[in-house]
Amino acid sequence: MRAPRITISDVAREAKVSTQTVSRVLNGKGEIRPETREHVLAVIDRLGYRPNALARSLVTNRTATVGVIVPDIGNPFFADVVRGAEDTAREHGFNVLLCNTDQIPEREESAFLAIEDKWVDGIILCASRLPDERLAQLTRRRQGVVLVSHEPVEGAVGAVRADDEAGTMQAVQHLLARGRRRITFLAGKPGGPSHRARLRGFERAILAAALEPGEAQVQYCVSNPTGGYLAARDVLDTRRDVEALLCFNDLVAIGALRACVEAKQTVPEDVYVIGFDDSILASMVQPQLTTVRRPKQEVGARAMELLLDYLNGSTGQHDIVLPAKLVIRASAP
Amino acid sequence: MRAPRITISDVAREAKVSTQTVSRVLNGKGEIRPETREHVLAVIDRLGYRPNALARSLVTNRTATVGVIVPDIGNPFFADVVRGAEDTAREHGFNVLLCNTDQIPEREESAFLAIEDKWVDGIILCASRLPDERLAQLTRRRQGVVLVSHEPVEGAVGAVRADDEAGTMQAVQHLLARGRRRITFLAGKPGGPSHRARLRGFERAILAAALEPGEAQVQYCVSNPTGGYLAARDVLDTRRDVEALLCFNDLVAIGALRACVEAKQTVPEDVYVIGFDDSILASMVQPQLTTVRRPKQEVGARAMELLLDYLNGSTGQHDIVLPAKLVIRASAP
DNA sequence: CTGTTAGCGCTTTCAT
DNA sequence: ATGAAAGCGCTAACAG
Repeated sequence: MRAPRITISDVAREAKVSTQTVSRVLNGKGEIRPETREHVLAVIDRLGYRPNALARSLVTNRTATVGVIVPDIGNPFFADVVRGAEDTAREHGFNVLLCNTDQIPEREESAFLAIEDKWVDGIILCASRLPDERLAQLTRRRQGVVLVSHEPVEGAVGAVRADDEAGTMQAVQHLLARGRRRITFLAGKPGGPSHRARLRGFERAILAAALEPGEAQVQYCVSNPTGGYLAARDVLDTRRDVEALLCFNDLVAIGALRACVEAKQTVPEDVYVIGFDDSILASMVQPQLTTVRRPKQEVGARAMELLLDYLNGSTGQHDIVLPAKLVIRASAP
Repeated sequence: MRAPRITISDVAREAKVSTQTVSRVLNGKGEIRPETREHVLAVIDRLGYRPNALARSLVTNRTATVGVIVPDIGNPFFADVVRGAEDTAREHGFNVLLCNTDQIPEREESAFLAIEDKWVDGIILCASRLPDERLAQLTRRRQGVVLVSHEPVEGAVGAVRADDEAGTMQAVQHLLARGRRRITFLAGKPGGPSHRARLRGFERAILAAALEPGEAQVQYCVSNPTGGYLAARDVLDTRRDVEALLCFNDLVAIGALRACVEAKQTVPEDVYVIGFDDSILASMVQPQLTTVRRPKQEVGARAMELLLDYLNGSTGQHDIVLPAKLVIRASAP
């Protein structure tokens, strides 16, 4: 069915050398007489030979492939993370095996196992919702795991994430500096590490500012436009004097924007709205979103670098926290 | 470095059977005495054995992995296509190897080769910009290639695309039905197959309507918001009576929207604006975009199905054209 | 029903 | 500097 591919023995026979010599030429290992080398190279070229990575991997135990597990590649944030990771991988001759889990724990586990079976050299696991001890079990058994948007756990090579806590604090401080004290944090769905970090940032900033009780509130919501819309509608309804909506991410913020329009609240005059991520959406909605930028591609790239360093023998755990930065636009000037 | 994994011989020894028997249990091939089967299964479970897919692939010539090559996973359209493809792959026990090419022909080729070296069972190539004859060379040599957003070429299993031509015609007809005859098509960057299809649709619809000469115009532009902005600004500047901007995709449309605001042209009163894709952005901008919806996830899913069918022995070339549909929103009611 | 033998394509010894 | 032999972990083909 498939055209039979040329093997190393075909090349060896044709070049009248042993497969060993061909292998050496291929890998640049051991001394080879230049003429032999040239000759073999010529035959390889003429036959259009390409080594079978599978066979090689079977003996070297290396596949030059990294598994990347994300909740949903359709989410622009993760798409950018994956893009950053794949770029770095490609530069180093590695490939990326991609899995979506929708943050369903069972799917995270099965993706992990499926990917492991293919003998990837490492795994980048994004925004995992697995319980910490389960995660530690996996990373202890399976070397070469890097976490993204998650705190480091025992056994992992390390973790890469944006400084969600500081980013959220910046956003709150900006609101306070503009005199907006009656703030509701539309905090997304609880449970994940980045959720915890942002909540922590919110609370710290509020505490530091010594607000009156009741001025700052937290409301959970589903982390998409509809969730943001519903939550914001509820807030606008029950808390007529709210001055700012701080949102878990840009998607939530966009829903909130819509709720404001409906409730005849002008943004930013009546209500400030702030998002999170600075996704492609943020600068495209009207009014343009003030939002906390996370260095998305860089997160992916750094995670891949961490992994490749590890594969090259570097040791020790690494916890890389990339700065998040408030980008001020029209929705909260 | 890596914990030595358990092999099939470990299981065989422990269960006091041959590796063959274990293999049969694993693959459900051949008759096995139920008790033996149970026993082997128990040992497998106790040892936590997982078969090495690499070794298996080396002999079966199958990897249960499909390569997917896209211009840029950061583009929401391709992210959705990949998501659809990966979902289908997962349902069938397949994995996805992902590559970004930025539509640079050399990168397309090297991705193709790199992926081939890993012995993927097939390749899904999206929106290729390779010349047709080069593409045909690749697909002739390499079985199991499915094209996305491209016409079928010789040697390929088939192609899956949205009906860009009909979609564009719908959009034009909608404009004409609303009495908008002075239309400029911001046609994106020429060269790709979907570009050609949309242009064809535009021309056909215009021809059928027997417009006055000069009423319909075409202007090329870079296919992103900035490109759309610049092109629209130019049009608005030089053609004050333009009644509608038909855009190559939603990104271009968003740029056009901005240009309209700047030029003090109200959308849709003064100028109608129509996008293409119905990406996540379309319903999030103000005014919400009328746009031609392409079934993104379905495109990916159908492409993967085509490939899996082929791998299961189905033959013949397939050209799947999925309907594109105008979604009417505020920017062109 | 189950075991034995061979071999997938490559690299790693160990010779020469 | 090059070759021969062995083996990575698994399954296909043939025995029994």
